[in-house]
Amino acid sequence: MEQFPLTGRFLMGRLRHAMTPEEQQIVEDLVTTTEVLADGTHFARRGEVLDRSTILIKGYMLRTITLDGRRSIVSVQVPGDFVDLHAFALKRLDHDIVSVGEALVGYVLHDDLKKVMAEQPHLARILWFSTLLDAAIHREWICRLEQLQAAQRVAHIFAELWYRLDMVGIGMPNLVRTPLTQVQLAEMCGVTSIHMNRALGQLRREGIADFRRGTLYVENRAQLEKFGTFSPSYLYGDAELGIVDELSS
Amino acid sequence: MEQFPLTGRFLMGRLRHAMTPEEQQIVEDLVTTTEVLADGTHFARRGEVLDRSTILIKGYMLRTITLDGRRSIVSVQVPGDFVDLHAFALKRLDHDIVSVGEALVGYVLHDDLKKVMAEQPHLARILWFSTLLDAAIHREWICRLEQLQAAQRVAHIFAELWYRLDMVGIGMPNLVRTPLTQVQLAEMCGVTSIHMNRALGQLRREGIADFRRGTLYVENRAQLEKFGTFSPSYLYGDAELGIVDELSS
DNA sequence: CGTTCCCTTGAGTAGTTTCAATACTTGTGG
DNA sequence: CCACAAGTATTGAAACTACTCAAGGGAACG
Repeated sequence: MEQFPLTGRFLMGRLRHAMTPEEQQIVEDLVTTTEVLADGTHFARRGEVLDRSTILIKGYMLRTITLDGRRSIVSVQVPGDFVDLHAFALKRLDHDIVSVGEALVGYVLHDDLKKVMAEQPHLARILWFSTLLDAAIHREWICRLEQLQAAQRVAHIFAELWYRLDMVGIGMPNLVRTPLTQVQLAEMCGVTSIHMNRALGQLRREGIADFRRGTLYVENRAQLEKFGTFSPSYLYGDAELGIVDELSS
Repeated sequence: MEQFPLTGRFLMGRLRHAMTPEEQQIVEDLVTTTEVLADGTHFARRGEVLDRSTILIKGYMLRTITLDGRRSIVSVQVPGDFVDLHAFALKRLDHDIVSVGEALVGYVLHDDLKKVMAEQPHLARILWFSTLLDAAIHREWICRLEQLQAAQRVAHIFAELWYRLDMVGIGMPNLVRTPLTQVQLAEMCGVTSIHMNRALGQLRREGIADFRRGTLYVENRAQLEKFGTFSPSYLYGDAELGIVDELSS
């Protein structure tokens, strides 16, 4: 992080070790400018054509889709995530991107990424990998929504968030600090905020998790993960199922 | 399709026009072998490390995730889809892949894809694009599960499937033929098969759609799409929001 | 011509939503 | 420093949506 203050968390805990120091430097140099976004900044909208992508350096962001006037949150991004690298290949986004809480982002020009594609095939594959992580998380969310009920859904989200924060080196023991409100948790879990409130009450009563004004307190992490049927393999962390070294070849 | 019998539907209706004839030939030549899979063939499993990827030439496949013994369907693949190109960058899959009905697939070696990455940056970007389409569809599914109730969810699925079949040139007017059962529709919509049966009954009673033994009959397509709040922009078809030609540069 | 898979229906229960009302927090301006 | 506003969190009751358990009907395949 001292060496790469902007992109040091990119793929940390995952495939970062497969990047050579030169590649890490290339990624760091890709960031042309940085910006601090205030809470709730809507910095990319569905349909917009983009010529740059954004890496999240500090803070949190959400991807949202609005259907028939009602907003859904379809993913959460944590520091180190290349938030809309998708836009490089897709050009046009199918969703909105919003900051929650204050966020620090870095901008990368698509023209520079094109050069990387042409000159750095191995790094290109790593960037590709990073976008597919999002897809894998999406799939797990689909499964979560298809199978679990409200309290388990939010437990799963908590467990996932915590794990992802750990991977990028900013997890804490027994608590997770987030800028999220109950309304936003509800939007992630596909329930009303009133029902989310009751689901959180249930987690509190059962001693699984205590979420108060953005901070989650957990005594027994294993219990939380079990309740939310969380298993981290879909996050492709270094600790999971053995590191696949073929990507480094 | 005469010229490219195996991969002629790859990105058809989407960015295929951005591929040069040479690139189309390269993709066609990537397929080393083909295979016919019987209904229900489980040809890739979560955690498995793969050295090849699969393109779906004919028929349908499902991606599934099993949580706590219960299976969820997290996506459907139609002809032309590069089913597990994900595996090239991810190496290890986070989900299972199963055929529904008889399916014809083609296999592509990862070593050959590596060459493409090194020598064909533009084509590499198109392949990348194709995997991100899946992610975009995943996001729409998340939104669908978060917001809609059973009958609308399945209407959305129907509308999407139909549209995707149209894009690759095998859609038919007023009907969609699929190998799907009510049980599988239920697994895609996160409801029990009994409830799916009632939801289909509702669509039938209301004259929106009639699904009988794998075949969907629809009188008024616009009505189906409206009921399921389906809007195709997330499928990145050529017809949507203007073609983005920058990818061809 | 029976077995198997797929589809259908009913009744009771559990989970979730809606509507309505009340409190707590935080930040702002007077 | 207090008052107020806006956002956030909580609770109750009735209505709706979906699940479970249970049973029966229909189509396809050998």
